[in-house]
Amino acid sequence: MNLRERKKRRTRDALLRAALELFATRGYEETTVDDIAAAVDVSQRTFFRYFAGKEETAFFVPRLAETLVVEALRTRPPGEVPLEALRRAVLESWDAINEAVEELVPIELHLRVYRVIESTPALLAAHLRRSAELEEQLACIIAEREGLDVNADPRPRIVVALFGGVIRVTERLWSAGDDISIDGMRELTTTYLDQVGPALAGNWHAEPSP
Amino acid sequence: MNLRERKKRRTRDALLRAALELFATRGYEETTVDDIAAAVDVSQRTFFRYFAGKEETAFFVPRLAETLVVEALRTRPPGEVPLEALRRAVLESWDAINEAVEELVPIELHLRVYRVIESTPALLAAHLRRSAELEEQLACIIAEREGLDVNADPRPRIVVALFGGVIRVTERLWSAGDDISIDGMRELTTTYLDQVGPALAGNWHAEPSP
DNA sequence: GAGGCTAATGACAGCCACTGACAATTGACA
DNA sequence: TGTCAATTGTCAGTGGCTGTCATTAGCCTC
Repeated sequence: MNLRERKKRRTRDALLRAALELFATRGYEETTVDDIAAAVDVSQRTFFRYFAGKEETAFFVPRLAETLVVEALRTRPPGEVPLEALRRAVLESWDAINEAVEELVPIELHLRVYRVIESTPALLAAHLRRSAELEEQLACIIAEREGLDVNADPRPRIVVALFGGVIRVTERLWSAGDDISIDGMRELTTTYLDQVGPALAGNWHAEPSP
Repeated sequence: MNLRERKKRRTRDALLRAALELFATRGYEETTVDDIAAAVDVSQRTFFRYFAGKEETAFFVPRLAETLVVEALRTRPPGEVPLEALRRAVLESWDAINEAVEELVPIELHLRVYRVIESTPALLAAHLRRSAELEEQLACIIAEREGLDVNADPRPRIVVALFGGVIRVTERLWSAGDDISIDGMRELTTTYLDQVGPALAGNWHAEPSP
Protein backbone atom coordinates (compact mmCIF):
# COMPACT_ATOMS: atom_id res chain seq x y z
CA MET A 1 0.00 0.00 0.00
CA ASN A 2 1.25 3.42 -1.06
CA LEU A 3 2.04 6.30 1.24
CA ARG A 4 -0.67 8.10 -0.66
CA GLU A 5 -3.18 5.29 -0.13
CA ARG A 6 -2.34 4.99 3.54
CA LYS A 7 -2.75 8.71 4.00
CA LYS A 8 -6.14 8.62 2.31
CA ARG A 9 -7.32 5.76 4.47
CA ARG A 10 -6.15 7.56 7.57
CA THR A 11 -8.00 10.74 6.60
CA ARG A 12 -11.18 8.82 5.84
CA ASP A 13 -11.07 6.92 9.11
CA ALA A 14 -10.35 10.11 11.04
CA LEU A 15 -13.30 11.84 9.41
CA LEU A 16 -15.52 8.85 10.11
CA ARG A 17 -14.57 8.60 13.75
CA ALA A 18 -14.80 12.35 14.29
CA ALA A 19 -18.26 12.40 12.72
CA LEU A 20 -19.57 9.47 14.75
CA GLU A 21 -18.13 10.84 17.95
CA LEU A 22 -19.77 14.21 17.32
CA PHE A 23 -23.09 12.62 16.37
CA ALA A 24 -23.07 10.50 19.51
CA THR A 25 -22.26 13.35 21.87
CA ARG A 26 -23.79 16.45 20.33
CA GLY A 27 -26.47 14.96 18.07
CA TYR A 28 -26.72 14.64 14.29
CA GLU A 29 -28.52 17.85 13.38
CA GLU A 30 -26.38 19.77 15.83
CA THR A 31 -23.09 18.91 14.17
CA THR A 32 -22.24 20.62 10.91
CA VAL A 33 -19.99 19.23 8.23
CA ASP A 34 -17.68 22.11 9.01
CA ASP A 35 -17.41 20.82 12.57
CA ILE A 36 -16.38 17.38 11.34
CA ALA A 37 -13.87 18.76 8.87
CA ALA A 38 -12.45 21.11 11.49
CA ALA A 39 -12.02 18.24 13.96
CA VAL A 40 -9.73 16.52 11.44
CA ASP A 41 -8.28 19.78 10.20
CA VAL A 42 -9.22 19.42 6.56
CA SER A 43 -11.40 21.64 4.42
CA GLN A 44 -15.14 21.04 4.12
CA ARG A 45 -14.58 20.31 0.45
CA THR A 46 -12.29 17.45 1.33
CA PHE A 47 -14.96 15.88 3.53
CA PHE A 48 -17.27 15.73 0.54
CA ARG A 49 -14.55 14.04 -1.48
CA TYR A 50 -14.58 11.13 0.97
CA PHE A 51 -18.30 10.94 1.72
CA ALA A 52 -21.23 11.67 -0.56
CA GLY A 53 -22.97 13.46 2.30
CA LYS A 54 -23.19 13.86 6.02
CA GLU A 55 -25.57 10.90 6.14
CA GLU A 56 -23.08 8.51 4.60
CA THR A 57 -20.82 8.71 7.63
CA ALA A 58 -23.66 7.63 9.90
CA PHE A 59 -24.35 4.55 7.78
CA PHE A 60 -20.81 3.49 7.07
CA VAL A 61 -20.81 0.81 9.76
CA PRO A 62 -24.33 -0.51 9.10
CA ARG A 63 -23.36 -0.90 5.44
CA LEU A 64 -20.53 -3.15 6.45
CA ALA A 65 -22.89 -5.34 8.48
CA GLU A 66 -25.36 -5.62 5.62
CA THR A 67 -22.68 -6.79 3.22
CA LEU A 68 -21.76 -9.60 5.57
CA VAL A 69 -25.36 -10.72 6.06
CA VAL A 70 -25.96 -10.90 2.33
CA GLU A 71 -22.81 -12.95 1.93
CA ALA A 72 -23.89 -15.27 4.73
CA LEU A 73 -27.27 -15.91 3.12
CA ARG A 74 -25.61 -16.66 -0.20
CA THR A 75 -23.63 -19.50 1.35
CA ARG A 76 -26.50 -21.15 3.21
CA PRO A 77 -27.13 -24.80 2.28
CA PRO A 78 -30.00 -25.19 -0.18
CA GLY A 79 -31.78 -27.68 2.07
CA GLU A 80 -32.95 -25.03 4.49
CA VAL A 81 -36.43 -23.60 4.25
CA PRO A 82 -36.37 -19.82 3.41
CA LEU A 83 -37.20 -18.45 6.85
CA GLU A 84 -34.68 -20.80 8.41
CA ALA A 85 -31.94 -19.75 5.99
CA LEU A 86 -32.56 -16.10 6.78
CA ARG A 87 -32.55 -16.72 10.50
CA ARG A 88 -29.28 -18.63 10.44
CA ALA A 89 -27.61 -16.18 8.06
CA VAL A 90 -28.26 -13.34 10.46
CA LEU A 91 -27.48 -15.18 13.66
CA GLU A 92 -24.27 -16.65 12.36
CA SER A 93 -22.85 -13.52 10.74
CA TRP A 94 -22.85 -11.53 13.94
CA ASP A 95 -19.41 -12.65 14.99
CA ALA A 96 -17.93 -11.57 11.67
CA ILE A 97 -19.81 -8.28 11.90
CA ASN A 98 -18.54 -7.61 15.38
CA GLU A 99 -14.99 -8.21 14.30
CA ALA A 100 -15.15 -6.10 11.16
CA VAL A 101 -16.79 -3.19 12.94
CA GLU A 102 -14.37 -3.17 15.84
CA GLU A 103 -11.53 -2.70 13.38
CA LEU A 104 -13.07 0.58 12.31
CA VAL A 105 -14.69 2.02 15.44
CA PRO A 106 -15.44 0.78 18.96
CA ILE A 107 -18.70 -1.19 19.07
CA GLU A 108 -19.80 0.96 21.96
CA LEU A 109 -19.55 4.08 19.80
CA HIS A 110 -21.55 2.33 17.12
CA LEU A 111 -24.29 1.56 19.64
CA ARG A 112 -24.48 5.21 20.63
CA VAL A 113 -24.66 6.27 16.99
CA TYR A 114 -27.35 3.70 16.36
CA ARG A 115 -29.46 5.28 19.07
CA VAL A 116 -28.99 8.62 17.35
CA ILE A 117 -30.11 7.07 14.07
CA GLU A 118 -33.29 5.75 15.68
CA SER A 119 -34.11 9.07 17.28
CA THR A 120 -33.29 11.41 14.39
CA PRO A 121 -36.16 11.54 11.87
CA ALA A 122 -33.95 12.17 8.86
CA LEU A 123 -31.62 9.31 9.77
CA LEU A 124 -34.44 6.94 10.66
CA ALA A 125 -35.94 7.56 7.24
CA ALA A 126 -32.64 6.84 5.53
CA HIS A 127 -32.22 3.73 7.66
CA LEU A 128 -35.59 2.37 6.63
CA ARG A 129 -34.85 2.99 2.97
CA ARG A 130 -31.56 1.17 3.28
CA SER A 131 -33.36 -1.70 4.98
CA ALA A 132 -35.84 -1.85 2.13
CA GLU A 133 -33.01 -2.11 -0.37
CA LEU A 134 -31.40 -4.85 1.67
CA GLU A 135 -34.70 -6.75 1.79
CA GLU A 136 -34.93 -6.52 -1.96
CA GLN A 137 -31.52 -8.15 -2.26
CA LEU A 138 -32.44 -10.87 0.20
CA ALA A 139 -35.70 -11.56 -1.63
CA CYS A 140 -33.76 -12.05 -4.84
CA ILE A 141 -31.39 -14.50 -3.21
CA ILE A 142 -34.28 -16.44 -1.65
CA ALA A 143 -36.06 -16.56 -4.98
CA GLU A 144 -32.94 -17.89 -6.64
CA ARG A 145 -32.48 -20.54 -3.96
CA GLU A 146 -36.01 -21.78 -4.60
CA GLY A 147 -35.78 -21.41 -8.35
CA LEU A 148 -38.51 -18.77 -8.52
CA ASP A 149 -39.02 -15.46 -10.28
CA VAL A 150 -39.12 -12.65 -7.70
CA ASN A 151 -41.50 -10.60 -9.78
CA ALA A 152 -43.88 -13.43 -10.59
CA ASP A 153 -44.13 -15.10 -7.19
CA PRO A 154 -44.97 -12.89 -4.21
CA ARG A 155 -43.73 -15.27 -1.56
CA PRO A 156 -40.01 -14.41 -1.51
CA ARG A 157 -40.75 -10.73 -0.85
CA ILE A 158 -43.37 -11.61 1.72
CA VAL A 159 -41.13 -13.82 3.87
CA VAL A 160 -38.36 -11.28 3.67
CA ALA A 161 -40.73 -8.45 4.57
CA LEU A 162 -41.91 -10.41 7.56
CA PHE A 163 -38.36 -11.28 8.55
CA GLY A 164 -37.20 -7.70 8.11
CA GLY A 165 -40.04 -6.45 10.26
CA VAL A 166 -39.06 -8.74 13.09
CA ILE A 167 -35.40 -7.78 12.82
CA ARG A 168 -36.25 -4.10 12.96
CA VAL A 169 -38.25 -4.60 16.13
CA THR A 170 -35.37 -6.45 17.77
CA GLU A 171 -32.87 -3.83 16.62
CA ARG A 172 -34.90 -1.20 18.34
CA LEU A 173 -35.13 -3.19 21.52
CA TRP A 174 -31.37 -3.81 21.39
CA SER A 175 -30.57 -0.13 21.05
CA ALA A 176 -33.06 0.76 23.77
CA GLY A 177 -31.71 -1.73 26.31
CA ASP A 178 -28.25 -1.80 27.79
CA ASP A 179 -27.05 -5.26 26.83
CA ILE A 180 -24.55 -4.73 24.04
CA SER A 181 -23.40 -8.33 23.93
CA ILE A 182 -23.81 -10.45 20.83
CA ASP A 183 -25.35 -13.27 22.78
CA GLY A 184 -28.03 -11.00 24.16
CA MET A 185 -28.90 -9.85 20.65
CA ARG A 186 -28.92 -13.41 19.36
CA GLU A 187 -31.27 -14.55 22.08
CA LEU A 188 -33.61 -11.62 21.53
CA THR A 189 -33.80 -12.36 17.83
CA THR A 190 -34.51 -16.07 18.21
CA THR A 191 -37.21 -15.33 20.78
CA TYR A 192 -38.95 -12.93 18.44
CA LEU A 193 -38.66 -15.12 15.39
CA ASP A 194 -40.23 -17.94 17.37
CA GLN A 195 -43.24 -15.70 17.93
CA VAL A 196 -44.05 -15.41 14.25
CA GLY A 197 -46.05 -18.61 14.00
CA PRO A 198 -48.19 -17.95 17.08
CA ALA A 199 -48.73 -14.33 16.09
CA LEU A 200 -50.40 -15.41 12.88
CA ALA A 201 -52.44 -18.18 14.45
CA GLY A 202 -55.03 -15.70 15.59
CA ASN A 203 -56.55 -16.80 18.91
CA TRP A 204 -54.09 -14.88 21.05
CA HIS A 205 -56.03 -15.24 24.23
CA ALA A 206 -55.83 -19.02 24.32
CA GLU A 207 -52.04 -19.06 24.53
CA PRO A 208 -50.51 -15.90 25.99
CA SER A 209 -46.97 -15.09 24.94
CA PRO A 210 -44.26 -16.33 27.34
CA MET B 1 -66.03 30.43 6.97
CA ASN B 2 -64.30 33.79 6.78
CA LEU B 3 -63.09 35.51 3.66
CA ARG B 4 -59.70 35.27 5.31
CA GLU B 5 -60.07 31.55 5.96
CA ARG B 6 -61.34 30.89 2.47
CA LYS B 7 -58.44 32.79 1.00
CA LYS B 8 -55.96 30.81 3.06
CA ARG B 9 -57.50 27.52 2.02
CA ARG B 10 -57.40 28.60 -1.60
CA THR B 11 -53.72 29.56 -1.36
CA ARG B 12 -52.85 26.28 0.33
CA ASP B 13 -54.71 24.21 -2.23
CA ALA B 14 -53.16 26.17 -5.08
CA LEU B 15 -49.66 25.61 -3.65
CA LEU B 16 -50.42 21.93 -3.16
CA ARG B 17 -51.71 21.40 -6.68
CA ALA B 18 -48.91 23.42 -8.23
CA ALA B 19 -46.32 21.43 -6.30
CA LEU B 20 -47.80 18.04 -7.19
CA GLU B 21 -48.19 19.01 -10.83
CA LEU B 22 -44.56 20.13 -10.98
CA PHE B 23 -43.32 17.01 -9.18
CA ALA B 24 -45.26 14.77 -11.55
CA THR B 25 -44.05 16.45 -14.72
CA ARG B 26 -40.58 17.76 -13.96
CA GLY B 27 -39.57 15.55 -11.02
CA TYR B 28 -39.14 16.27 -7.32
CA GLU B 29 -35.48 17.24 -7.15
CA GLU B 30 -35.85 19.28 -10.30
CA THR B 31 -38.50 21.60 -8.91
CA THR B 32 -37.45 24.23 -6.42
CA VAL B 33 -39.65 25.78 -3.78
CA ASP B 34 -39.23 29.02 -5.68
CA ASP B 35 -40.81 27.36 -8.71
CA ILE B 36 -43.83 26.30 -6.68
CA ALA B 37 -44.24 29.70 -5.07
CA ALA B 38 -43.83 31.42 -8.42
CA ALA B 39 -46.51 29.21 -9.99
CA VAL B 40 -48.99 30.51 -7.41
CA ASP B 41 -47.47 33.99 -7.38
CA VAL B 42 -46.64 34.15 -3.70
CA SER B 43 -43.29 34.60 -2.00
CA GLN B 44 -41.13 31.63 -1.08
CA ARG B 45 -41.56 32.62 2.56
CA THR B 46 -45.32 32.20 2.25
CA PHE B 47 -44.89 28.67 0.97
CA PHE B 48 -43.05 27.79 4.16
CA ARG B 49 -45.85 29.26 6.20
CA TYR B 50 -48.25 26.71 4.73
CA PHE B 51 -45.95 23.68 4.56
CA ALA B 52 -43.16 22.71 6.90
CA GLY B 53 -41.03 21.75 3.93
CA LYS B 54 -41.06 20.75 0.28
CA GLU B 55 -41.59 17.15 1.34
CA GLU B 56 -44.81 17.88 3.15
CA THR B 57 -46.60 18.75 -0.07
CA ALA B 58 -45.73 15.36 -1.53
CA PHE B 59 -47.23 13.55 1.46
CA PHE B 60 -50.31 15.65 1.98
CA VAL B 61 -52.59 13.18 0.20
CA PRO B 62 -51.06 10.00 1.68
CA ARG B 63 -51.52 11.52 5.13
CA LEU B 64 -55.22 11.86 4.45
CA ALA B 65 -55.46 8.21 3.48
CA GLU B 66 -53.62 7.07 6.60
CA THR B 67 -55.96 8.98 8.85
CA LEU B 68 -58.93 7.19 7.33
CA VAL B 69 -57.36 3.74 7.66
CA VAL B 70 -56.60 4.31 11.34
CA GLU B 71 -60.16 5.40 11.89
CA ALA B 72 -61.49 2.34 10.06
CA LEU B 73 -59.43 -0.02 12.21
CA ARG B 74 -60.68 1.67 15.36
CA THR B 75 -64.27 0.88 14.46
CA ARG B 76 -63.76 -2.77 13.55
CA PRO B 77 -65.84 -5.25 15.56
CA PRO B 78 -63.83 -6.84 18.40
CA GLY B 79 -64.73 -10.35 17.26
CA GLU B 80 -62.32 -10.23 14.31
CA VAL B 81 -58.89 -11.76 14.57
CA PRO B 82 -56.09 -9.12 14.25
CA LEU B 83 -54.99 -9.87 10.70
CA GLU B 84 -58.61 -9.97 9.58
CA ALA B 85 -59.40 -6.64 11.22
CA LEU B 86 -56.44 -5.04 9.48
CA ARG B 87 -57.39 -6.49 6.13
CA ARG B 88 -60.97 -5.32 6.32
CA ALA B 89 -60.03 -1.89 7.65
CA VAL B 90 -57.84 -1.28 4.63
CA LEU B 91 -60.11 -2.80 2.03
CA GLU B 92 -63.21 -1.02 3.27
CA SER B 93 -61.69 2.43 3.69
CA TRP B 94 -60.63 2.76 0.09
CA ASP B 95 -63.93 4.23 -1.03
CA ALA B 96 -63.72 6.94 1.61
CA ILE B 97 -60.10 7.57 0.68
CA ASN B 98 -60.92 7.89 -2.97
CA GLU B 99 -63.63 10.39 -2.25
CA ALA B 100 -61.58 12.51 0.14
CA VAL B 101 -58.61 12.64 -2.19
CA GLU B 102 -60.61 13.54 -5.26
CA GLU B 103 -61.88 16.61 -3.43
CA LEU B 104 -58.32 17.87 -3.17
CA VAL B 105 -56.59 16.70 -6.34
CA PRO B 106 -57.41 14.34 -9.23
CA ILE B 107 -56.63 10.73 -8.32
CA GLU B 108 -54.70 10.41 -11.54
CA LEU B 109 -52.33 13.19 -10.44
CA HIS B 110 -51.90 11.45 -7.12
CA LEU B 111 -50.91 8.26 -8.93
CA ARG B 112 -48.27 10.10 -10.89
CA VAL B 113 -46.91 11.72 -7.73
CA TYR B 114 -46.88 8.33 -6.03
CA ARG B 115 -44.64 7.02 -8.78
CA VAL B 116 -42.33 9.96 -8.17
CA ILE B 117 -42.27 9.13 -4.47
CA GLU B 118 -41.28 5.55 -5.19
CA SER B 119 -38.52 6.57 -7.56
CA THR B 120 -37.03 9.48 -5.62
CA PRO B 121 -34.66 8.23 -2.89
CA ALA B 122 -35.31 11.11 -0.50
CA LEU B 123 -39.08 10.72 -0.84
CA LEU B 124 -39.00 6.94 -0.64
CA ALA B 125 -37.09 7.24 2.64
CA ALA B 126 -39.64 9.66 4.02
CA HIS B 127 -42.45 7.40 2.84
CA LEU B 128 -41.02 4.42 4.67
CA ARG B 129 -40.59 6.39 7.85
CA ARG B 130 -44.18 7.55 7.66
CA SER B 131 -45.26 3.96 7.12
CA ALA B 132 -43.32 2.90 10.19
CA GLU B 133 -45.11 5.51 12.26
CA LEU B 134 -48.44 4.36 10.91
CA GLU B 135 -47.59 0.77 11.78
CA GLU B 136 -46.79 1.83 15.31
CA GLN B 137 -50.25 3.36 15.61
CA LEU B 138 -51.90 0.27 14.18
CA ALA B 139 -49.96 -1.98 16.55
CA CYS B 140 -51.21 0.05 19.50
CA ILE B 141 -54.80 -0.27 18.33
CA ILE B 142 -54.45 -4.01 17.81
CA ALA B 143 -52.90 -4.42 21.24
CA GLU B 144 -55.76 -2.51 22.79
CA ARG B 145 -58.34 -4.64 20.95
CA GLU B 146 -56.75 -7.76 22.36
CA GLY B 147 -56.16 -6.29 25.79
CA LEU B 148 -52.37 -6.55 25.55
CA ASP B 149 -49.40 -4.32 26.31
CA VAL B 150 -47.63 -3.37 23.07
CA ASN B 151 -44.28 -3.19 24.75
CA ALA B 152 -44.60 -6.45 26.63
CA ASP B 153 -46.08 -8.67 23.93
CA PRO B 154 -44.27 -8.76 20.57
CA ARG B 155 -47.19 -10.12 18.59
CA PRO B 156 -49.09 -6.91 17.82
CA ARG B 157 -46.03 -5.34 16.22
CA ILE B 158 -45.21 -8.53 14.38
CA VAL B 159 -48.60 -8.93 12.69
CA VAL B 160 -48.62 -5.27 11.78
CA ALA B 161 -45.07 -5.48 10.42
CA LEU B 162 -46.09 -8.43 8.30
CA PHE B 163 -49.25 -6.70 7.16
CA GLY B 164 -47.38 -3.51 6.38
CA GLY B 165 -44.84 -5.40 4.36
CA VAL B 166 -47.52 -6.96 2.21
CA ILE B 167 -49.27 -3.62 1.73
CA ARG B 168 -46.05 -1.99 0.63
CA VAL B 169 -45.47 -4.67 -1.97
CA THR B 170 -48.96 -4.22 -3.37
CA GLU B 171 -48.62 -0.44 -3.38
CA ARG B 172 -45.54 -0.76 -5.51
CA LEU B 173 -47.26 -3.10 -7.91
CA TRP B 174 -50.22 -0.73 -8.09
CA SER B 175 -48.07 2.24 -8.96
CA ALA B 176 -46.06 0.21 -11.46
CA GLY B 177 -49.11 -1.13 -13.31
CA ASP B 178 -51.71 0.88 -15.14
CA ASP B 179 -54.90 -0.15 -13.38
CA ILE B 180 -55.82 2.82 -11.20
CA SER B 181 -59.22 1.43 -10.22
CA ILE B 182 -60.08 0.74 -6.61
CA ASP B 183 -61.34 -2.72 -7.44
CA GLY B 184 -58.05 -3.65 -9.04
CA MET B 185 -56.19 -2.52 -5.96
CA ARG B 186 -58.59 -4.38 -3.69
CA GLU B 187 -58.17 -7.59 -5.62
CA LEU B 188 -54.39 -7.29 -5.64
CA THR B 189 -54.32 -6.81 -1.91
CA THR B 190 -56.57 -9.76 -1.09
CA THR B 191 -54.53 -11.99 -3.37
CA TYR B 192 -51.32 -11.07 -1.66
CA LEU B 193 -52.69 -11.33 1.86
CA ASP B 194 -53.93 -14.82 1.01
CA GLN B 195 -50.33 -15.74 0.21
CA VAL B 196 -49.09 -15.06 3.70
CA GLY B 197 -49.98 -18.43 5.18
CA PRO B 198 -48.49 -20.49 2.34
CA ALA B 199 -45.36 -18.31 2.26
CA LEU B 200 -44.58 -19.24 5.83
CA ALA B 201 -45.41 -22.91 5.47
CA GLY B 202 -42.00 -23.57 3.97
CA ASN B 203 -42.22 -26.32 1.35
CA TRP B 204 -42.76 -23.97 -1.57
CA HIS B 205 -42.13 -26.55 -4.21
CA ALA B 206 -45.00 -28.78 -3.20
CA GLU B 207 -47.63 -26.12 -3.85
CA PRO B 208 -46.58 -23.49 -6.39
CA SER B 209 -48.26 -20.11 -6.10
CA PRO B 210 -51.31 -19.63 -8.35
C1' DG C 1 17.95 13.77 -7.33
C1' DA C 2 15.77 17.02 -10.66
C1' DG C 3 11.89 17.42 -13.28
C1' DG C 4 7.50 16.21 -15.04
C1' DC C 5 3.03 13.88 -14.21
C1' DT C 6 -1.01 13.04 -11.65
C1' DA C 7 -3.76 12.74 -7.64
C1' DA C 8 -5.27 15.18 -3.47
C1' DT C 9 -6.32 19.44 -1.37
C1' DG C 10 -7.82 24.24 -0.38
C1' DA C 11 -10.10 28.46 -1.51
C1' DC C 12 -13.86 30.59 -3.58
C1' DA C 13 -18.25 31.26 -5.59
C1' DG C 14 -22.76 29.67 -6.07
C1' DC C 15 -27.42 26.86 -5.62
C1' DC C 16 -31.13 25.35 -2.80
C1' DA C 17 -33.86 24.33 1.47
C1' DC C 18 -35.09 26.60 5.35
C1' DT C 19 -35.46 30.29 9.34
C1' DG C 20 -35.70 34.69 11.95
C1' DA C 21 -36.88 39.52 12.04
C1' DC C 22 -39.21 43.46 10.65
C1' DA C 23 -42.06 46.21 7.85
C1' DA C 24 -46.13 46.53 4.82
C1' DT C 25 -50.60 45.03 3.69
C1' DT C 26 -55.17 43.25 4.25
C1' DG C 27 -59.34 41.35 6.35
C1' DA C 28 -62.19 41.61 10.86
C1' DC C 29 -64.90 43.95 13.96
C1' DA C 30 -66.44 47.55 16.88
C1' DT D 1 -64.08 54.58 9.53
C1' DG D 2 -60.55 53.54 12.41
C1' DT D 3 -58.21 50.19 15.15
C1' DC D 4 -56.41 45.61 15.87
C1' DA D 5 -54.62 41.31 14.47
C1' DA D 6 -53.53 38.14 11.00
C1' DT D 7 -51.13 37.48 6.52
C1' DT D 8 -47.64 38.49 3.56
C1' DG D 9 -43.24 40.22 1.40
C1' DT D 10 -38.46 41.50 1.84
C1' DC D 11 -34.02 40.81 3.42
C1' DA D 12 -30.36 38.67 5.55
C1' DG D 13 -28.28 34.52 7.12
C1' DT D 14 -27.21 29.31 7.97
C1' DG D 15 -26.13 24.72 6.46
C1' DG D 16 -25.67 20.98 2.98
C1' DC D 17 -23.69 20.34 -1.25
C1' DT D 18 -21.27 21.17 -6.06
C1' DG D 19 -18.26 23.13 -9.75
C1' DT D 20 -14.01 25.36 -10.81
C1' DC D 21 -9.34 26.40 -10.57
C1' DA D 22 -5.02 27.10 -8.61
C1' DT D 23 -1.79 24.86 -5.34
C1' DT D 24 0.39 21.18 -3.07
C1' DA D 25 2.23 16.60 -2.41
C1' DG D 26 3.39 11.89 -3.56
C1' DC D 27 5.07 9.06 -7.58
C1' DC D 28 7.92 7.74 -11.37
C1' DT D 29 11.45 8.25 -14.89
C1' DC D 30 15.70 9.68 -16.69
